[in-house]
Amino acid sequence: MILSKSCEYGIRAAVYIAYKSSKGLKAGITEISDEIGSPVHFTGKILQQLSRKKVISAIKGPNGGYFIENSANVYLVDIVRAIDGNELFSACVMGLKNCSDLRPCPMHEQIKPVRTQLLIEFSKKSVQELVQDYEQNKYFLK
Amino acid sequence: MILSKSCEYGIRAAVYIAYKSSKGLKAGITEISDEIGSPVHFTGKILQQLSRKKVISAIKGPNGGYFIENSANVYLVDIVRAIDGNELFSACVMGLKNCSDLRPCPMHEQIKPVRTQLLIEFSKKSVQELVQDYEQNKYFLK
DNA sequence: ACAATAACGGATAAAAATATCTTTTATAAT
DNA sequence: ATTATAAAAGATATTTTTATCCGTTATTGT
Repeated sequence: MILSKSCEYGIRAAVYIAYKSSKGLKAGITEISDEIGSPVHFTGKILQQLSRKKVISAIKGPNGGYFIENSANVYLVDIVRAIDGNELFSACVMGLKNCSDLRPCPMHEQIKPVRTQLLIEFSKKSVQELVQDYEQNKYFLK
Repeated sequence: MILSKSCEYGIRAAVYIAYKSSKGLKAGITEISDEIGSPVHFTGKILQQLSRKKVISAIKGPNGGYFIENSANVYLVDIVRAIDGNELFSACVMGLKNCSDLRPCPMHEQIKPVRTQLLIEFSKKSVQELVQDYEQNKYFLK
């Protein structure tokens, strides 16, 4: 798996939250985990992470819940970085300490463009785009 | 991380084993884990996996150890598949059950070429090639 | 003020990955 | 045959990831 399970949940949750936000509504944890097929409390933790990192917004209390102001400005890379960190885009594929552009491992030059491409794709895909496909029933969130 | 720690160890161990084999020698677990900087017994388990899957060969007893007959015919993808399986090259990046070419998730088309490229790179790099760079001190195995 | 709501935070648990230790099995050399 | 060697196999431990539970805090509406 390229992304952790947490990160997968995070992306799917963000899409659903943004979808609700586009309708002027907030989304609650139960509703979200229900919709994306994830464990409720675990999802809560992930949403906390995203909230702290300002990827999504949260409001407590009645009529509270999660929302995303401007999903066009939230890119998948933001979610990936918030949850899985930057290792996916940077760590040596052979796990070597000293691997770098200057002293590359034998897979370095081959993997670098792949990683770059991965970063590019996650960087240019906004949550809003995912919402649009979701609204058109092009896929389910679970 | 793209690969599991087990898989990283597996690749590095294979390189060292093939390196020794190219000198007509076998490599023991202690020597291997020493050379690649991995926990001895854990490395033993990984080598067992690789041995069962015929990626490497093992002989018990005195003068025994691990070796690789023909490292030019062992590709990194063989090691990755033996240890991490095929998920890296196939599983949906959003973790969706029904994601496929026919009913793609919104990242499917973007990630597919990346995955394919990853598969290609691991498929065309043989352990022998890694050994050659290693012999020329282009990198260390830890 | 009070009650209801919903996210937050801390504690705990289960599962998977990583790591260690011990015993068994196969092989080789004496 | 006996002993030494080295991988195989099994048992256990630790760490990380994933998952659950419960009390707290902030907010809303009455």
